Amino acid sequence: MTLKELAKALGISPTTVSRALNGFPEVSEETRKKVQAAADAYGYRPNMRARSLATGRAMAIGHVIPVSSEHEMMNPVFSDFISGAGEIYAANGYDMLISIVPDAEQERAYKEFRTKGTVDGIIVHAPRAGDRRIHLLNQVGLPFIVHGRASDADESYSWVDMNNLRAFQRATDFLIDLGHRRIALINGLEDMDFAIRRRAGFEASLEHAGITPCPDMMFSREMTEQYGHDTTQTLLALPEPPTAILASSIIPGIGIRRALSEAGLVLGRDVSVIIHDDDLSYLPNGREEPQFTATRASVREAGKRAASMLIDRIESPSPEPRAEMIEAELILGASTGPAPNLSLKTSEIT
Amino acid sequence: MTLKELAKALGISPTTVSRALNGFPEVSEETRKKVQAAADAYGYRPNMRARSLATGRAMAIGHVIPVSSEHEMMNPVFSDFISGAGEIYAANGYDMLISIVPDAEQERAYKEFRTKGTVDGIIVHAPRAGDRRIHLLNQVGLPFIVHGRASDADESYSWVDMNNLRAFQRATDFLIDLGHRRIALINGLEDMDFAIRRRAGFEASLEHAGITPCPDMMFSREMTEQYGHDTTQTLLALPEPPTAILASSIIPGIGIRRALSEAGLVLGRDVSVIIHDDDLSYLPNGREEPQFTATRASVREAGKRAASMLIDRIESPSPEPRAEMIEAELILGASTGPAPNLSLKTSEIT
DNA sequence: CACGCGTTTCAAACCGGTTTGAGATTTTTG
DNA sequence: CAAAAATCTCAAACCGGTTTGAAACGCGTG
Repeated sequence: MTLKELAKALGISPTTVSRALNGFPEVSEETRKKVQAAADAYGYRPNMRARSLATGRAMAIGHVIPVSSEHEMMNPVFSDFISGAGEIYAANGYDMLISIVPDAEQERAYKEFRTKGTVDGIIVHAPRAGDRRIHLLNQVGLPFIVHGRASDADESYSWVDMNNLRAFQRATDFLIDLGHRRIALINGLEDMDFAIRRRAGFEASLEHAGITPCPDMMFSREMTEQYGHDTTQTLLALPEPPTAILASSIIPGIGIRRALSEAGLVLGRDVSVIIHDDDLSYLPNGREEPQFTATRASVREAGKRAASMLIDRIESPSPEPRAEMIEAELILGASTGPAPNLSLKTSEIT
Repeated sequence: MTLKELAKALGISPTTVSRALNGFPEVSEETRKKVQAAADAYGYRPNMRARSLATGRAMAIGHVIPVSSEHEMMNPVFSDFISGAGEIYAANGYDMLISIVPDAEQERAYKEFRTKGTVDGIIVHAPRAGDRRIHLLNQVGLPFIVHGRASDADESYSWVDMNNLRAFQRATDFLIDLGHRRIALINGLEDMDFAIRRRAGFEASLEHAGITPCPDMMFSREMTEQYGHDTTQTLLALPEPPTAILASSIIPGIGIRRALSEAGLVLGRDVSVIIHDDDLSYLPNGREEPQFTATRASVREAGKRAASMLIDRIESPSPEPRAEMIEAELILGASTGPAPNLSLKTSEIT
């Protein structure tokens, strides 16, 4: 059923049908009702291809997932982010287009997005330090929102980010307050912007407390369970092992827990652990009784915010970029406690 | 830059330009070269909206992710599946459209896909027992592939599935061969087709060995870490706790491991565990030294197969459906060993 | 009754490609 | 060398909507 057929069936012109269905004021209430009823009866749906060709709007938003040749791991955070974003898109009539683009072809991919006209805007995932994509997209002239930031990009752009620096600074402060002095950082890949900021927060807190960050206790790799496990083994073998560990995600956190229990150590007593919790739906840290003490910020919520912001920019374009910072909350779980030597003192007192 | 502008710049007709770029035989090699060079120089890309309006092909494939109101968890398997599928799409010039559709709106969503013309085919995720969607899509007449099967659908359709029954039967056989008699099953939600088949395989193996499946040792819930942990605690508190556990995914497997270590039990000695490993990129079970003994089948590979199959059906339609079964391999890890009483005997011998 | 005004409807152009059917040109053949 | 066949190119129609500019209509007013 096309619009023209519908018009013929009703005995009126396609113009009037189009206007009636799209709520234009110059059509009488009476005919609008008639047209709407007929459209419902025939189950008429406008063909999006034709409509978007005519209007110039694709009613779709693109997500570009960069995949580097060496680390072809899927970002574990991705599925929850798009589930949040997808909810907003659905509510506003947008489709979601996902492109998995090898690093080498990023440039081509973005330019094509523009000329192919398949999307009205783009969400940029996993920005790196000094990401070229932001420059590229500003040139291309397609509205976009970055999930995260690109540390040393001097151009302006819109973004939604979690306050990585602050979250890791607070977590480190908290461990220091508990008496910990030797604290290890199990971070993500440090060419990723978020990892750089997390490390900066960690170091800032240590330095503020007069502790010199020790390079032997800072790690930067793809965030797997194995990585958390093996790194913890390495740490425990040090002459002076750390009394606390800060981990960039719950996934290495699980590996840390495994290594500790293999070594016969008790999590939260012998070694304290704080993780960053993205509140992934398939790996919940626990609502009532969190397993790990954590800095928590829902990545699904970030998806929602980014999506709303992008739709906003598409529907009412404005030159000045917008930004939104999400603060993580510190959640107390069973994985932290006073530093071992202090706890000794406490037990002497009681 | 539109095709018409390009044609004008070259001084030839749009027809010829279109044919030259699309490799039609009725244009001379000489003009083709000239046109191609000019297109490259100007960076011309055909507008997909216009093209697909004219050709009737959207060059896009839709993935419908059902999200039920109660369990709004994102399927952890999803991101790896689409990463596999996305690779195939990119290689064949297709885009990937993702719709997150609440259970209640499935019907509307599929019908709209047809009339809106945004996709050429659909991949159906997470089929339930007797899923209505298959009937619906057969009616709608859009090519589709199901990832999994719908147990009691009497209609024919194309699918790609892992041999869930066989995998779980083999895993159970293996445990029985090791001397285990009391084996627990920590399964996914049993309105999902895959969980039904896994349970069937489990029960078939037990019955074949003359063991009556015990309902107290079979669980069916959303596959979280917490679920694995809590269920294991429950199992250990039984008067006769199981000596082996079969788990539907690595995620509850991690929870099982945690509960065992909390109880002071050694994985693979006191209690044996076999998981099903979807080979998720962000939760690898380990290639050289698998943590868990597992039935392994890459869900990314399933994504690739489903995508190729769908593109095939779109480009050369045929009435008879196709199907592809993926066999899981049994991987030996450190999480299994002889049943405790047997191992006692063995130690007496040595 | 002629006129002006606001309301409602419509034919035609347009979005940017593909495709048909015919015309122009070149090559082959009798 | 003329006729037939093969090769190349093009104008125009089409895909299914939206949008422009004009026409038709109803109504109150001078």
